[in-house]
Amino acid sequence: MNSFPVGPAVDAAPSPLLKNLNPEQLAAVTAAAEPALILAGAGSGKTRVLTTRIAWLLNTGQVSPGGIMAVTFTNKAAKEMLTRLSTMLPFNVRGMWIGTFHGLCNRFLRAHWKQANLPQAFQILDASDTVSAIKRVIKAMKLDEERFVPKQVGWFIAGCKEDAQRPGDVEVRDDQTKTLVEIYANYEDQCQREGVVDFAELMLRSYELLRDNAAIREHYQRRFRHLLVDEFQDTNKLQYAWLKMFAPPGVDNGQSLLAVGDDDQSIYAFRGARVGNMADFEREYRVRKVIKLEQNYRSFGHILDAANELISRNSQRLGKTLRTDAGLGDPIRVQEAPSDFAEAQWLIEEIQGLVRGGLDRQQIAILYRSNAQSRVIESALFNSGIPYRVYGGLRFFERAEVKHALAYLRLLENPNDDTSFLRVVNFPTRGIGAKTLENLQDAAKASGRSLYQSVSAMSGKGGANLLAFTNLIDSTRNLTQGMTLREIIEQVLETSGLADFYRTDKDGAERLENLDELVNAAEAFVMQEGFGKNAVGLPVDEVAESGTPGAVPDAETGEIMSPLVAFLTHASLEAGDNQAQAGQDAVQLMTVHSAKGLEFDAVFITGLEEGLFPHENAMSDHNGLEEERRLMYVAITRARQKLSLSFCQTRMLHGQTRYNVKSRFFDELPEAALKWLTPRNQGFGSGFAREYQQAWDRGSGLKGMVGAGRVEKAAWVEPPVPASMKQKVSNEHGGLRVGKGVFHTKFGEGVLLTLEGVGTDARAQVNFGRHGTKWLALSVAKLTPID
DNA sequence: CCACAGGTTCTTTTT
DNA sequence: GAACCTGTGG
Repeated sequence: MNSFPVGPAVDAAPSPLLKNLNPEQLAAVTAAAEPALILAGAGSGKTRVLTTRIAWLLNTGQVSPGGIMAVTFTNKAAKEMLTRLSTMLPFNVRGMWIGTFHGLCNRFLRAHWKQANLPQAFQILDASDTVSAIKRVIKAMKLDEERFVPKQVGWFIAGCKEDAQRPGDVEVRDDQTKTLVEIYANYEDQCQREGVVDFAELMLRSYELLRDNAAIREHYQRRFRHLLVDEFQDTNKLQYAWLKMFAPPGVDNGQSLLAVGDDDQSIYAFRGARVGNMADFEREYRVRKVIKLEQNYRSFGHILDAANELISRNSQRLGKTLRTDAGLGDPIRVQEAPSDFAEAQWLIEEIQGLVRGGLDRQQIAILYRSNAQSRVIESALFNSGIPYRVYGGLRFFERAEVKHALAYLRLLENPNDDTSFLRVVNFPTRGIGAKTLENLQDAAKASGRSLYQSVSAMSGKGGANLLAFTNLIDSTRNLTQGMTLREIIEQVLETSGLADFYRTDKDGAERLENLDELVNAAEAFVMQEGFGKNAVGLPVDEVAESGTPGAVPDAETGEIMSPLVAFLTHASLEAGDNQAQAGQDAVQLMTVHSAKGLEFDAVFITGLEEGLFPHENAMSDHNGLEEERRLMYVAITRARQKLSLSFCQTRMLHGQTRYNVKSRFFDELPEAALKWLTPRNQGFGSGFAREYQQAWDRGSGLKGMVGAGRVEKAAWVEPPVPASMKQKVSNEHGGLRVGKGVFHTKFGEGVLLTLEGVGTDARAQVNFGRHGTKWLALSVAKLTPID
């Protein structure tokens, strides 16, 4: 059964589209209309395969645009796909459903809001909105926030939703869980009352509607002939179940679900991603053959060798080895630095060298495991005047002043949105204090109504102030009737007092600029989306798409939904870029996680120390370590030409100095691909890192290593020990020194952290990296100093 | 209501 | 080290 005209089946006819594809890519692009699994290694041309396949399907008349659904995880990936497609195809790409999981859910729910039991203008809570909503529930239940940490409760709720469990479905084993489920239930009621949904709810609500409504489900199954899923290894249980609703397994109805993924790049298990979905998919859909894309078009040989060797240590793999036709290229440079400070200094020198050599700064990436590591590097870059760009800070729509403005805008559309109400009811201050709000919340709870609806019941001074606030909202709503989006926002900024507040605030200038930027963003949004669309960029004809059971056109008139609702949705779903100077030629700084999917000519992976990378919190179990290794694999495979790895003996973390051992990953890389810039084991964890550094700068230090290859035995000239450190130097025991490396027959290499006691009571604290930090009795433990 | 001091915590993160 | 929360005093 097919509601779209479909052309005759076409063989892989010669077509300019298919030129220059390798045999595996060609097989993937022209795979038959049946379930298929593509194992696409890093840099194997995955996006190209996906887009080419869509174009090929359309060009050969196998499907019409409306029959295509392509799902990604990030807005960026979705945009990339759309951009590439629009250059490949002679027609508008709008009829296809291409977007993120959440974006498509939103599109779906906007069309079926009635059946999904949502208000038409439902709003989407972002991560921080969700936490504050949960916090309110916990407060209202008078629970201990120590025991029920809002953020953790949020993880619990999201976890339940991702398992498609409503409060009634959760198995309660203990009191803690019982209360958590109660919070979950109350949170759900609260969201429903306020007409808001969180990210997980977008998925779950769509899933349930498809599951429970056969007419809708069958409609979409008939409609979508070809479904393509990117980054399949990152799907969670619910997302996979959601996909099955659109294209059920084991049903021979001519639908094709094509999953593309790389189990080796699965780095989001910690937030519910199930790599196992790939194996499940293969089994449940009876995939006849798995196509492996192993030809890498990105990196040189040494880099790929390192990646292959490293990942081969993982036990749970579908199995895949990258290969390249490019030569070996430069070896991977390895630098040991005395301190994080020195590491940053080294990065500066390297980057200056690369830039002198003609490399664009934006082709250089500095990667780290955790955000906290960026600070030292940033300050070094700043001091040396190298432009840089940090990814992953606060993003545009997450800035406080922007969220305030958005809260006012949301209240215009939906005054029952208590989250927004509370955010701005007293900002700027209107004499509405905690006590007043407490009373209001009690009244709201007692009557089961929203805060806004409960204002009229309030008396006294607080009540008067509250009434002034709701009057402000109401009058602004009236005032902005018929205005353009731009005018509405400008009006709100003025009447709310936000603009005035930041105008008088002594450091409000920047915030004011961001509010201006919000107006611009809205303007750009309207221009880009055009007015032929309603909320969330859904073409109007699509809402009213004939044959979609129960699809509800906007209001009774079929009018275009307000651009404001569309813009608010856009703001939640796409937190926006976090940088103003995006176009500038700047060095790129980011965590390894956010580097996934990107590539650079030169990559620096920094902070390769036990406890940091692999991270200590991930090392407790086997799966955690394997995920860290995949993370390292992702990091390595970002590099096209030059890759450098670095680690430090000491690092400031959480305000205190840590002595580090180099990451175990160094032992898992092929020696032949590495070039050590510093001699190995030259003295670990020196507590005098900075003094050494300064001594080095004065001319002592390591001699004769410049320009050499790997230095096995270099002359280490002991720099003079500064007087200020004399005290610590006496901190010795039988050749052992605090801050120096030691060797233990069982635990291996470590760094001596502390020496205590005398004689038989003498004890030593040693950081053995992967074996942890241990206290040892020196009368028993055989510790030998490493020179 | 607000400004400030102290205590606490601290992976990774898109939507 | 810094961000975030809570409690105190004006």
